[in-house]
Amino acid sequence: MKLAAWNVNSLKVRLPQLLDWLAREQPDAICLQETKLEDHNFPVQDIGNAGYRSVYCGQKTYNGVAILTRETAEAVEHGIGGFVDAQKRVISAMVNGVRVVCAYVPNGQSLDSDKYRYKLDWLKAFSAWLEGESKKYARIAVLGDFNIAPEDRDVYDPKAWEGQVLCSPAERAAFEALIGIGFRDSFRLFEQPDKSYSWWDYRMNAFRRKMGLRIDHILLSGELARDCKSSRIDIEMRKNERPSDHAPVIAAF
DNA sequence: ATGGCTATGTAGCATAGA
Repeated sequence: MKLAAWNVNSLKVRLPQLLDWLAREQPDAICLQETKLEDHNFPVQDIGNAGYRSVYCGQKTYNGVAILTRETAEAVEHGIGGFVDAQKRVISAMVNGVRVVCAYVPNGQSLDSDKYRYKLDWLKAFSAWLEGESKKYARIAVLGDFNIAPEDRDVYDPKAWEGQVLCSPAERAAFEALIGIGFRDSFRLFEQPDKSYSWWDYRMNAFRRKMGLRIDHILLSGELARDCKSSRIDIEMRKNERPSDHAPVIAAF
């Protein structure tokens, strides 16, 4: 089974690139973040013509998540159980016997922002909920934009980013709490190239200069991690015309 | 260099991303 996640930063703009990518990579499922579409505008038809079904949960302008699958997605749930959130950031479904959780973790903006507090509260609720989900489903994967660079090697300039949003100790502790539940960071199950990142700022030629962060992740339950055969980041997508600032991440098991 | 791009909503800029 091949799973992927991609923060598209507007599905409307990125749809042609997504359809090309699906034809080329043919994942069993892809989790999308930042679709920025209300549900009545979701391109079900175009994605259907490409051989994929869609489940989605969006809003105007911001956020928005979706799971595209070759087979039918079942038992679809929106949001984090027991956590009231006006922002559309989580959608989950059963896909080929695997519980797939698609997540768009809040950015946090900066440590002194209300949004940072919201991010930490959100992660606490997410973690508590996932602990329960992982007891219900031995085969569970959590994919998406975590907005956390877990370690210094996931940051192009750890000194400059030390303590900053995406790298702060509290955020890294929240990521470690997910690992503590029993999830594995699929990317680190394998030898990887140095300077492997999944996001690069649009400004300052950051991509060309390899100034990136690895903030998009695929977490696998112990059972799925044992069977995991590969995990990678498709940085080629960042070279496209009008690219998303994020590259797709992929895991196969 | 606290900006630099990009996308959205909306009609000249404001907000947000990370």
